Amino acid sequence: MLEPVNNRMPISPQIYERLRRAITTLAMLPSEALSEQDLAQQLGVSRTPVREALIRLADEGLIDILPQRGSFVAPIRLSDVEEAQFIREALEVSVVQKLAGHGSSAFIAAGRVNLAQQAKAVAEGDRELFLELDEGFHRSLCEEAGLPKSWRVIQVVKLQMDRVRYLSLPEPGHLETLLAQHVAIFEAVETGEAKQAGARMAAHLREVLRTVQRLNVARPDLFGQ
Amino acid sequence: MLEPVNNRMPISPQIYERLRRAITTLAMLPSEALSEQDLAQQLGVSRTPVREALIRLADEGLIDILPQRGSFVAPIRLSDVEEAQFIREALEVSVVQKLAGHGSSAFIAAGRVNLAQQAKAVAEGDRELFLELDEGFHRSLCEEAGLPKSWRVIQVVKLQMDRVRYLSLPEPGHLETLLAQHVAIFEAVETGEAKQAGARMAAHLREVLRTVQRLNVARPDLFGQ
DNA sequence: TCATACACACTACCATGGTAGTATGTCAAC
DNA sequence: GTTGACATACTACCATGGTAGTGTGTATGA
Repeated sequence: MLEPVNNRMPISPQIYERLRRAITTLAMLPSEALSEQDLAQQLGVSRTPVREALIRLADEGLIDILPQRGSFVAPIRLSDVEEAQFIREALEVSVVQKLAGHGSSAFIAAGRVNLAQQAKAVAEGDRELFLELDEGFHRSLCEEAGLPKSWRVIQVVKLQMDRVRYLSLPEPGHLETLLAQHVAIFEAVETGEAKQAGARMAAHLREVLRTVQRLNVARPDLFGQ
Repeated sequence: MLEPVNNRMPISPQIYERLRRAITTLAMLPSEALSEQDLAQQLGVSRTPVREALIRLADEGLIDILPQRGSFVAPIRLSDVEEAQFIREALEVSVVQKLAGHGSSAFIAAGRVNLAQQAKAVAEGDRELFLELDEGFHRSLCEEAGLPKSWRVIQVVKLQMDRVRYLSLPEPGHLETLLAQHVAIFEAVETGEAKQAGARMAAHLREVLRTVQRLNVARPDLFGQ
């Protein structure tokens, strides 16, 4: 299930990355046990780098470490997801408000390319590709605004929403809605309408939250607390 | 300099806590080396928990780990401090806006006590106590708003400002200004004036940033990049 | 005098062994 | 059948040894 690591590069970050991906894509389900020993064997490494990866994941709220008992994939806590949404909204609204009217021409050009690719992905029904472009879209807003740390924060809190989004049910017209919102946000940023940009970003992120809440009804087994 | 740890409790978090405090209080200065080996000896523990603490501190941007070379207290990067301020402002403004008019009576009572203590600390010129009460004031806003994770984020980005604030020059009337701003924010929260509360919080946090910028001029040796 | 090769001391990094603490299953006593 | 004590099999946690990579000083060459 987990392929051996690349020995030419630092091991601990590699393990962190794989586990994070496994958790956010729900390859590892909530409350599943994560033994240092087992993981080390599966990956063909020692327990030390595994342990370090687990600690990082625990800091980010993706796993729960119970001392002398075990480590487990954290349940999806609706309160955590809702607060993640709150944090994202506060930050990203401020980001686009700051960015509005100040995007470089290179940024504008790259944004248009990204949105075109999003449209293509939607047309082809390629959900996974769309989510990837989605992530790139939001990241580029932070980077262009000169706010890399903000993106880091967003990325971490976003993890809580990601693993539900990943499996969220294919609803007709949903991707189209998200794409249209992206386009609207980008337009407001491009023309410098700061307030509009912020309002549209807020509406967009609330749409994402609704996805999660629907899933809470459809798959209560994934949720906890 | 560093006292031995308490063996009855998990060691790694203890070390993290001590190093964090040492860095934010400038007991350890920027660019100072932090050797796993040395720290382990000083603390009377092995290198493993020290290493885990260093990794956490690196994640939070307080130290820089250069593979196979060493770990060093991170310089104060003005760009980091400015972005920390941006993040705090975005979050805390949203927090007080959400909280305004919804504080419980217990919260209001506790807030008044805290502000009275702040006033006493200011009157007595007890800077350290004031900073502690200041932290408690901001934390209580997040907690009462039901946003513990937000406080965690704020706490982490705040670290960047803390170590400069800690040594920042005693300016006549500065603490009085901060206290007055706290009172004004609290009033707006109490009476439910959400917009006012947000605006006052923004002004307050910008005042804090100015402190840092003054210090950049006075003590350029602490800054880097 | 200056440039270059090289030995050495140092680092973070990973592997591995040992320990205290927790849960679980088994068996005896009631 | 129920409850309690106890052995056992896990766990995370810390200690320690070994290794590859990096910087620095030193000797050797021109």
